[in-house]
Amino acid sequence: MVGTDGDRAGDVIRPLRATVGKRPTIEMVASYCGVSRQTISNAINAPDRLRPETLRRVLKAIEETGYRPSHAARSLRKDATNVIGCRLLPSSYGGTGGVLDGWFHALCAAARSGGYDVLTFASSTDDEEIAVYDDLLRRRAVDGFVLTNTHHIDPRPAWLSEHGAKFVAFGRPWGTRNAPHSWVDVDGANGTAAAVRHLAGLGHTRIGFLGLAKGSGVGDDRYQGWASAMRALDLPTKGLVERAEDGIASGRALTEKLLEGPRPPTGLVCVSDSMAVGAIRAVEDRGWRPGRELSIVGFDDSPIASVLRPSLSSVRQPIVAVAGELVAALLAELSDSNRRPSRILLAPRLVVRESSGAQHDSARLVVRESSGAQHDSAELHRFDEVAAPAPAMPAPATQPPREKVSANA
Amino acid sequence: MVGTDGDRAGDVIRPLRATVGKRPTIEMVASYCGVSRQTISNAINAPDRLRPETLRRVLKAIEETGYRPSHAARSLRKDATNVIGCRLLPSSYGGTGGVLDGWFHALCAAARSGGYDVLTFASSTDDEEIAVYDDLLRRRAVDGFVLTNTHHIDPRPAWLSEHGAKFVAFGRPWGTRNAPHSWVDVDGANGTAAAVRHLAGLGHTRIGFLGLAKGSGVGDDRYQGWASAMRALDLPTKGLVERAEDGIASGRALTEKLLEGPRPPTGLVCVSDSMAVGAIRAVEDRGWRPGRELSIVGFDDSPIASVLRPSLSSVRQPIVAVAGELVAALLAELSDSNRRPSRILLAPRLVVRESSGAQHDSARLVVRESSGAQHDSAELHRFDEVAAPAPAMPAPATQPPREKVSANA
DNA sequence: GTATTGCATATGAACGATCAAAAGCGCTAG
DNA sequence: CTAGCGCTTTTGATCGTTCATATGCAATAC
Repeated sequence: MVGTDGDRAGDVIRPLRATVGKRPTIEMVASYCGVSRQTISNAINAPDRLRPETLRRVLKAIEETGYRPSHAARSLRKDATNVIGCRLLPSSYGGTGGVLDGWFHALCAAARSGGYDVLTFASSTDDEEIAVYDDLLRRRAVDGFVLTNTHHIDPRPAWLSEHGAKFVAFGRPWGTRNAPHSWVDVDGANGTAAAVRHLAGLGHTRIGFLGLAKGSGVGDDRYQGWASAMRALDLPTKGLVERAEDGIASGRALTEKLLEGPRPPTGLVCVSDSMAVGAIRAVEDRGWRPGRELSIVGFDDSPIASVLRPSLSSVRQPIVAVAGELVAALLAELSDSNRRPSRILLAPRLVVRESSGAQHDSARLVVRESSGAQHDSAELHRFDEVAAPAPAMPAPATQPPREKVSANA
Repeated sequence: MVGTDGDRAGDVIRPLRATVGKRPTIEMVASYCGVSRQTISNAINAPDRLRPETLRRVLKAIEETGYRPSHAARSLRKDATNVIGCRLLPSSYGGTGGVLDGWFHALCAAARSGGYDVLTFASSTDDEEIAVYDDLLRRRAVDGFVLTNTHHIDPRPAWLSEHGAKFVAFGRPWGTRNAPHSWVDVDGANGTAAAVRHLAGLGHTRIGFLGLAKGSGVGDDRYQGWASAMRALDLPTKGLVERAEDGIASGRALTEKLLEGPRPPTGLVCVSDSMAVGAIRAVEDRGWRPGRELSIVGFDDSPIASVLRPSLSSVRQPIVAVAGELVAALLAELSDSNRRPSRILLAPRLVVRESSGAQHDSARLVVRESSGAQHDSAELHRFDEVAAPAPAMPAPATQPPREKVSANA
């Protein structure tokens, strides 16, 4: 309190420099404007407890001193860090580079606007990643995690659950049915189905699929979309599917194989842009032109898609919306401990370019929802655990969603 | 101390569950192995103060309880967070995507192995970025920063210096001579010079340059390398330079312009891969083939370089080494407050592919240092501030470095 | 035998915030 | 006039470390 003379509650503002040292603490601000610690704290955390007049004075003092609560002190007391941990994606992700740094950017932005920071780390294997989780949890350096790149036999969700960590995953819990954690994912089946419909709309009837080896989750999902769309359109599927590991080389080889078959496809949906690039190679090897003798659609809309010549039609994931939903889900989980996990599936959007052979005018045909936000429009499906029993296979790719809400751009 | 019976100093190990709650604190570990707080702390921070026997016992207890010091408590007490702040690069960086996520990955790895974590944030403008710096500093959430993407009139270094923040920059302080902070950069002039020598070695005498508008720092540096190498080889430079903003479209237009000139180049060094892609387009527009009628070299070795057809020769930056040096410099600065700033320049490496028209066999010709580490070899120049007076222009691109040390792969 | 030294370990205080509870104070009720 | 209530503000305790200093104890010195 440091009682000075003339303590009229009015405007006892002491000289700033005298009271405030290098970086102000709550105590300094308090004495600076003649109130107690707790009043400053309340002005920040529970403004409604202050008399309007006091609040005004305190906020002014905070403004003038540039005070911000110490991260360490606050974390220590509240046992919450307001920091989210997230593994940086391996640079090779997607094979064709850089699909997801836009996502990461959006993630950081969303976190920050929710009052959180993002702590980033690198790891190459699941075990290494778990070791980092362990470290960060033990040191109480983060409140929760955002998982990326979930895959088939993924030890991470189980480990985190067992250790009582809060987290949300980008990617469905492939293989495990009805996992108890929140996730956000892109409806790959929807994307490949859109690709099929696009090609069929251009007159193709023999539409092939270049996929990943079975059991890859993402690959199976995207395959399902192709298969069900083909079925829905009464198109033949036999002899039109090839699978291998991701990559340009394998895309080329598989396309070769399809084209040498008895009744080769005239359209081709690929599980990734890498595969699609391989397909383009194979077509060019024959002296053909992509979009003419074989129409090709990729997946991911990686940076190369628009740079290639011919440019590559590709299914774009609504990465910004995904990031926003992830942060929203995690923050919800952090604030309300035992709420129902949220499962959110966002629809991707087909970007039509040259490789699918659409006329310039029909490029507007895209998917019908494309009229929305210019940058990152997406349909949103929320899976309500109670209303909809857990699907038999990973996710109800072809079934209509329960709810449909328009996503925030 | 909780004095129990039979307090022989020997092995008074109490049942783990009884003593240790959810996440163990230092106090729990202490009582668990029958010593005081401070002894545990010492075992971690100053092991030499303990009797070997005690140390062993304590370490065992730490191991068994899985104890790790609370990040918040430690930061609060030590007034140091062991966290580095770094802005996530804009996703559009480099125009052709994803050059730098490998760098970021390496940065995180290096930081972690030095006992630090990386806090990531997104920002679109310099002012926005400074606002985040301000926030993080006020909250004492980070110990220092790694700056990226330094550019011509860059308010960030000055702001950070004025506010007494520790930081290192990836990129020279363009425009400001002899800035007082540490930096690490890639010797772009060295890279374009290597590209010139490569093309000259293939027999080219008219080698053009596609650059950025003057004053862009990076662009000027790379231009200087081209110019000085041309001079050194006694090759003509007149009418061989075009400049504009970065991008595929402008690369295409500029190349067009050069090729329509009186004595068009047969080789072309580009300031970026985007420009180079544009150049390829322009060549193809004429029905020519890159690497035949016009040999093209890009800069950055972005993911598209190897995917393009013909594949693009390009200058690769030693991003992993850069990240390592940055972390090393920052940690040094953090531990020894008023040490001389370190300025480190790393040499890039030319990756020869089809677009430069080299024979398959001569692809081994690269740069002579290329025999080093397979992933990320780099020459390292350390500029000793005392010995070498600050260069007149940004950096002594063509002058021989003072010291030369082989970089850690 | 007591003082001196040195080493190993223990104790009190502090870092800067928030939580829980107490205190001041103006008003109304009994 | 005093008690009780409601609202605003203050005080004491606490989070989990590390720093600075104190204590215990054995070996050596005087």
